[in-house]
Amino acid sequence: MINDPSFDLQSFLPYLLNQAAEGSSLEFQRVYKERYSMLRSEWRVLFHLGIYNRMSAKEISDKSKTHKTKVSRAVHKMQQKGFVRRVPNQEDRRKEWLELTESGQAAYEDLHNLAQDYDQVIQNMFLKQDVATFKKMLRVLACR
Amino acid sequence: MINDPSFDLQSFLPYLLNQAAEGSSLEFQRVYKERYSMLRSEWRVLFHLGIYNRMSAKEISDKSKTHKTKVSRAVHKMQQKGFVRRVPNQEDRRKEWLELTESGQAAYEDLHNLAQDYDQVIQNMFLKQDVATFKKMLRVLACR
DNA sequence: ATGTAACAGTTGCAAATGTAACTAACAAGC
DNA sequence: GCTTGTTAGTTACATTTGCAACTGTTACAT
Repeated sequence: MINDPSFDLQSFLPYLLNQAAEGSSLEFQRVYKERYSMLRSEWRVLFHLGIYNRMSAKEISDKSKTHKTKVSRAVHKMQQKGFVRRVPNQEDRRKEWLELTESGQAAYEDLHNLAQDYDQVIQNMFLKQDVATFKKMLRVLACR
Repeated sequence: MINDPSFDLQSFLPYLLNQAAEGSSLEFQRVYKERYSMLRSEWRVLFHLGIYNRMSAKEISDKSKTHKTKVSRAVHKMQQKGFVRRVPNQEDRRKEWLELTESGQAAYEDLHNLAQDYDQVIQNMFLKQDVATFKKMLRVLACR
């Protein structure tokens, strides 16, 4: 098994996927880190609330497959920074509604535009039909 | 921008890639964690040494795009566990050669087989030609 | 040869994370 | 009513990480 050429680490999908995920998010990560000093988990909260517009922590946790403690801490930080506001839920007082504040909305819109541009840059590196297949496969792997 | 349907988080490639990477490595991660109590960084060291068969920490760090401190600590742990051995490098005493011990080889071969099987399971979920394109695209993205 | 810069690798410390235990609110059975 | 179980969310603690500063070694210009 010396200098085994039959198994290339670069062909092992979980590894390759991780490398690609790291590579592709590096640039965008730098933006939200330097511009708003957000972590990845905080960025996720921002985008979920920006898109879906009022969620409980549990809903964000489920949708993003992030552990609830990670979401809890991210929400707390985002609240401190003035990006997120908590709204009591009358129907079930365990569930707390989360919303973006105005500056949260502003940050979301800013990063949202950047994300779209960035996504376009990535997609333009490939053929349109390949991108479609690519995304389909990623979605299958994501729900596993 | 209320309830914005024009931008789906599930279509944003860096996010989608991360979800897919998490999803696809979860199962395999559980194996090396439970069977050898290795972290991801330790697993990477094991596989690099298993495949390339004598590397310096710097080489592992470059090839896997992992920060040198992460590699350093992973190597230290693997040495403690008896999987990795350090060999002095006479030509340049800054660079230390790293090798797998016998039990390191055994662990590598075990996990190597599992990885191949696991990879096959994933690939069988898709068409052969799609997998080829998929990997090609991932490699492009992995190198930013 | 000597000073300076570059490099490989480690360590200290602060921040981030995972796990489990916890609080508080609901829900169902009796 | 009460008891038991479940759920949403937080907190405490140990582990892991990222960053910067550090040691020791080589390279290279003068």
